[in-house]
Amino acid sequence: MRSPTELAQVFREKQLKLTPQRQLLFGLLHDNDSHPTAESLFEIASKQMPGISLRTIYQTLGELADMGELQLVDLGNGAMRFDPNMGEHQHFVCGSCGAIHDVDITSAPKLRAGSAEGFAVEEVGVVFHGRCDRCNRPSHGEQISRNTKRSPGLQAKKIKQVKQAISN
Amino acid sequence: MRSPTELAQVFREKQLKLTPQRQLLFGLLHDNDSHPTAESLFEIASKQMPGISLRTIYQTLGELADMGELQLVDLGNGAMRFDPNMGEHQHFVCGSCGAIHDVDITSAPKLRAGSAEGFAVEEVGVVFHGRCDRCNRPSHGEQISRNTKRSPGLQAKKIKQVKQAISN
DNA sequence: TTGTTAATTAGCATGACTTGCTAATTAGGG
DNA sequence: CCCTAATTAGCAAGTCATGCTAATTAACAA
Repeated sequence: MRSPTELAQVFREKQLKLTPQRQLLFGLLHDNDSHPTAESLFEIASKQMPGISLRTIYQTLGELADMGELQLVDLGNGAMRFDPNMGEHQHFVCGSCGAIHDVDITSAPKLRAGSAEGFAVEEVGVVFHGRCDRCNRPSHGEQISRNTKRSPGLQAKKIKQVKQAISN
Repeated sequence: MRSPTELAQVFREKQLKLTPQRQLLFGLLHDNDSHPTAESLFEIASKQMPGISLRTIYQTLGELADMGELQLVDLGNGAMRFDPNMGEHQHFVCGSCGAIHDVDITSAPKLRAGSAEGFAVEEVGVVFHGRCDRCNRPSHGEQISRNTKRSPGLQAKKIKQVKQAISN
């Protein structure tokens, strides 16, 4: 995502109004590598601008995504994540603290010959699961700070499957 | 997933009742590589057993997943997919017809040194996007048979992002 | 400054997907 | 064949996100 100043320029050019709400979000998203949800942005924004509506957050995020300034990341953890990092990168999900980190890979995975005859691959998404450096340090117990309010269900079962894979 | 006969055995051992509903689902899932949703299984099951409830479908799928007979696959397309193929494999999503195919990769993607110092990777998920062989054949136009009823929203925007990546 | 028009807000309804709850039914061992 | 635990159906509820309306506000241009 471009800087708030550049975005202001872009919005002006597109005849979109530079409202305080939008500017606030530009600031909150700029250089933000925490992969926030709409809800978490709403909470933070509300502190600086009480009364701002969740609807406006969704609207602005949607606009930025349409403009190619934001990447939408759905890791199946309940809510959509917003990633201002538009460079090519992949994601690492910590099974302990739930944090999502941007990572790079040495080379794109390739299909094994014969497993997809005639398939044209155009995009590859990779998600790593494991433990991030912080959670990997000794003294650090299992935290399981799930940052989703979703009730346990298929999502939880899937996470359980991942955890089983992790503990192998 | 094991065969219906083997599953029957397992259920008996676990003192779980072998109801017609469960047996029907065993059959529908056995060797099923279509990555069905709960809803689509419900529709098929309803034809053979009118009156069966969607709740029962979810329940039985959940039980099978807990027993390690099913893999849950969330590709961010709205609904959870159920995959009886428990072998290690990855997925290919056709951007044209929406089909999901099982594929293999030659080697697991590796983190680039420095991009995740101290991270312990334990599981890697890879999703390919592109066009499957059928849609890739000449004569075959854009189909966009989205098999989700979800209203256009973030999900749709994400798909749009993928399609843009595909058309580069 | 004023006018135009877009943007925001509030509030509620909807929609998709999944789970929770409860009462009624059923399977299968004795 | 009966009994009891397990299963099922059916509906309500919960989460995330969007649609819609009407009223208000505020940005920008003239």
